[in-house]
Amino acid sequence: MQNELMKFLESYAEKKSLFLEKNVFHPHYKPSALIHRSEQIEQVAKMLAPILKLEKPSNIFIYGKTGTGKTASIKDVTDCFAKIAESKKIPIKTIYLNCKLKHVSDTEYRLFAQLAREFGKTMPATGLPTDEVAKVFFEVVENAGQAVILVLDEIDQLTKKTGSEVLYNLTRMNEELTKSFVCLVGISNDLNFVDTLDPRVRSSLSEEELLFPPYNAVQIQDILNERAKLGFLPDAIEAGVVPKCAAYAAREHGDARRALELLRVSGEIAERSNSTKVNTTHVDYAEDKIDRDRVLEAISTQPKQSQAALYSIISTSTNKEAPVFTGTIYEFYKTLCERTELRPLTQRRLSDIISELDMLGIITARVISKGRYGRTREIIVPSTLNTPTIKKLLEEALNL
DNA sequence: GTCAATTCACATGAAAGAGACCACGGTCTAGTG
DNA sequence: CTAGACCGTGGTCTCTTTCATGTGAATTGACGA
Repeated sequence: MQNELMKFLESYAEKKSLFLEKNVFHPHYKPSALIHRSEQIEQVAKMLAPILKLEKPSNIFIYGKTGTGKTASIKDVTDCFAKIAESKKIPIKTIYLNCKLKHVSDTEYRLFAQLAREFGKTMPATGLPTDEVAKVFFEVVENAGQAVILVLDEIDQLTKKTGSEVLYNLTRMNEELTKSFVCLVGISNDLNFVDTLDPRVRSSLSEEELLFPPYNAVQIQDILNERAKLGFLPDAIEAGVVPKCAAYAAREHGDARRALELLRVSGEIAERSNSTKVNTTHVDYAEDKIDRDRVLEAISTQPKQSQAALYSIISTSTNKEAPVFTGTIYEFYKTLCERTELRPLTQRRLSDIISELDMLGIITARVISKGRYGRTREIIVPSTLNTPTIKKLLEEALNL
């Protein structure tokens, strides 16, 4: 055994990597030119163009599914503007914020605090009243006397947590600013997001709208080929690989990010299995592996209570495919808490946790009515889930 | 047999609490000259 | 006299609890044929 491992490692060390540059597959890697997005980039640039004359452009709202190049395109545009602004000495400042980042910008307070920090103010993580922080930000913008492009990525996450008041405050800002102005660029994955907004906010936030359509399989292939050229050694991938990755990704709403991940993992698997080329079976393995890893990752990063809940679900639903119900799970969960000295939560909370687990896609839960016998959630553990592994993982996490 | 009322077992919402953070201003304390 | 330690108050933020209300269809039971 030891010997075999040694041999493997030796040959591994000798063998040349299939990769040339792995970074090009990273989701944040920025290629020199975005393909199949020039039209959108041009539109955004035109919409923002007035800012170069220090006139306030319309606020822009951009939406499209994940992995359709929204963020990359915007960054591309703002980079260009930054360059021009620098060379022509136009006072433009671009701020990019992802509203989903925990503990950075996922609440109104944190958003304003973070924005103020962008202007070099030191802001405490908590402790000040929210309107105070907002005021600090207003003042600092006003005094800076600059045109500000404020890009809020995943803006739907922000309003989902805090309500649309934040956006209302932001859109109203310009009325109070005299020496500066702020141009908002909102980016959302949720196509219906605008409809859920307060009408006041909606009209001012989406003065201009832009839809990023999903890539089709051919476009994804182009993107993959482009990156593969940079990332893999020449001839490292077989002919069918790229189309297959593209097909997988296109099937799932044209997510380029996912296609790239698939290609990278395929490469890693090929490398690990000591083959000299990436072939289509590697892609199949990769697809499978990504799914499983994602689930395991999601589970292990869950808080203890959610893990306990999931453990209860898996333990209760021993006979495969047979649904379990909230009540049963709660009973099991209570005894589990006794064993693990975990403070038992109320059923109300457990119910929420279960639906969170459903959102994560780990389990399938839907509300059904059993007529006379009440209404409950029917929970099914998907057969694709690797229950033994997960159970072991959870037992470890919960010290069972 | 038909149909509305009933009933179950939770789901779902809203509000409020607990406890961990943190800033700020006032008071106390010990070290300094 | 002053810097720093130490409070108390008031703020945010997350996770929960409490209380209240909602809900969909199997079941029941009254009613009529």
